[in-house]
Amino acid sequence: MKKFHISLPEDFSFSECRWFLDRGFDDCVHRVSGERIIKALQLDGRELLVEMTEGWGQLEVRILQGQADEKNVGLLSAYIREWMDMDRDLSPFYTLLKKDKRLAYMTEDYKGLRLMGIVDLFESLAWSIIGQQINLKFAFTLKRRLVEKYGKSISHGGETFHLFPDATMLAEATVEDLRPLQFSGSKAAYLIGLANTFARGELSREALLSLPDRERRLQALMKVKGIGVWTANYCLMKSLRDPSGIPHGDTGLLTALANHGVIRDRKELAKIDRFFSKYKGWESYLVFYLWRSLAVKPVG
DNA sequence: CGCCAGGAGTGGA
DNA sequence: TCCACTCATGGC
Repeated sequence: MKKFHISLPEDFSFSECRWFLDRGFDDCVHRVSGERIIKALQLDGRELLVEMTEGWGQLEVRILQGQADEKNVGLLSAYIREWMDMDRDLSPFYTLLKKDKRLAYMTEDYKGLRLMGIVDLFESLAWSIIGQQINLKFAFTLKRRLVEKYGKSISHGGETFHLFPDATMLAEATVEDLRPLQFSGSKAAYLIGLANTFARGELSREALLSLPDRERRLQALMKVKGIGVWTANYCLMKSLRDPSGIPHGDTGLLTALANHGVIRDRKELAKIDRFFSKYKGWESYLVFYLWRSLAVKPVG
């Protein structure tokens, strides 16, 4: 089987989602090319190269490389639905946005934008550690260097598509290995420590999900050196799909809130809490849309 | 050159 | 519990 379709839910815009994946940055774990998204991924131990386009009101998925039986296709379909958060009804969120004159425009300008996730928990944690306290452009540069050095790749049509390295590969690295890639000493140590934590089986998606509530999951994540409140919330929202994650301390979020007149200076934490209290159950989406507002979409 | 960037750990009060 | 300090480096 080389091709299949996923029916699109209401309030789903493939072009908005696709644009977000690119938005002017060089993200090495997928490629946006014209109308297409191409991504290399690993499912059930198999490496696949997948192309996604929109056609006839459906998401069309082509397997460009790799063998996929019926089981893999099922997994792949589930993966994409999860990645693009397709099984969610956004209408309650849009109803909330429309109540705020400062944000109502988002329901039109970003209509159908889904919270694009990072399905793999280790990848989401590693990526957020990479992105701590440095600008995003540089963060993507660091990620590419790491991925090109430690990750597998798939060649297709003269191009190379990378997979994010899994924990066992990074667990072998040393701080001295990463320093030449311009990782700071602490960033390198955090990453390697995280990889070892995963490699030893001390942290996993299943283990986190088995915990009773988000507070316990936050605590479990923050036991790992290098994972603070920002990273823990970010990963709960991007990887575990926690709807109520607010990455406190996020400088981009503060900028967006100031841009929209929600806060005047960046220290009004109580004001931010009050603001988010109106979005119970949709905090993560609100954060995501606020981040979206920071990127300037070119006209046309 | 200075400030900022989708923070976190540490140590002292 | 809460602040100040430190780390570290590219982007602008």
